[in-house]
Amino acid sequence: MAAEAVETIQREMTSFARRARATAGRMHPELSLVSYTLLAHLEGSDGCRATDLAAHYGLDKSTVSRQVTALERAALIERRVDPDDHRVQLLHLTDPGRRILAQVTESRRTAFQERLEDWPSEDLERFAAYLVRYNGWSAPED
Amino acid sequence: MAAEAVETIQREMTSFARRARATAGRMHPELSLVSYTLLAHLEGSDGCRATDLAAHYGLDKSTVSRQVTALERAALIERRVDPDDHRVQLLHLTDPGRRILAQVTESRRTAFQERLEDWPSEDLERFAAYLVRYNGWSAPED
DNA sequence: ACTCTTGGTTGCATAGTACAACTGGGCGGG
DNA sequence: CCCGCCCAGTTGTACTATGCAACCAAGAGT
Repeated sequence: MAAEAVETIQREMTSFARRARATAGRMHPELSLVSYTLLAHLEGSDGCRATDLAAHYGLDKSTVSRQVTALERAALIERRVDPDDHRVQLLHLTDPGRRILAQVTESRRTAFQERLEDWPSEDLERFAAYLVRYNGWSAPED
Repeated sequence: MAAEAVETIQREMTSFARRARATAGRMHPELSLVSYTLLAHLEGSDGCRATDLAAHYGLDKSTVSRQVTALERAALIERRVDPDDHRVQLLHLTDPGRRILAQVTESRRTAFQERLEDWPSEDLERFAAYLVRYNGWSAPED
């Protein structure tokens, strides 16, 4: 019956969330899950604003502000004042930032690949599709 | 190609982890994700020890100790000294604990059911199977 | 009995977060 | 043109969750 499957999905998602929570801080000496996410977002939309990041990820602007400060101190991003609106800071990846990001992305990719290496590609594609569906299209990059 | 699917799985799992992280604390006024997990574990193995919980979930014993203290203060669990070994505290759900746990479990179940209500049961079962496989049988309750 | 082990608590330190108050730049109506 | 209002971002404060290390107390082995 389907109720059982829902139960399983719930249990497994919870288990995954718990495990992810435990490892989120130590994924990389330089980068927590959140800072990785912010950095990765910048790769896609270079020059976006802190407020955008906050809205996009449902974080408080103060939280983003501090994360951005940390990332800037680590020289992974740069803040440039928007010439059109001096209130705004446009965030840009630096070269070291790009490098670290690529490195972390790669190590994550490897980890996932190892975990999934013996899956038939048909299953991979179906699983991927289910996850996308589960997470919902409404927030494609959330 | 399958690499793309792996990419998608990685992205979606990351997204899910981020979202879960953000809501883990506020899933219920009484119960965070961790305390819910501990409580739920006790339902399965009533009278287990704090150390077991720590080992099982990869948490520090101090963390568990504090969580247990909080759960006891909230009267959701009881600590009884093991008569055979006075160092050990056997943890037991109280009736209110069982009640709250059931309530939270139910509300979570409802949330998942709503999210999955328009999935064909065939898809639910496949998705569930994929998740189980992804999480690995080695740690069925981790 | 003395020591080693083990379950648990407590004192720090840290990360990540929210909320609220504040700062300082823009912008629009009179 | 100026004053009041809005908006981006920062900072102060508090809280939660966590780990590590030091500690305490109770068993176990010699």
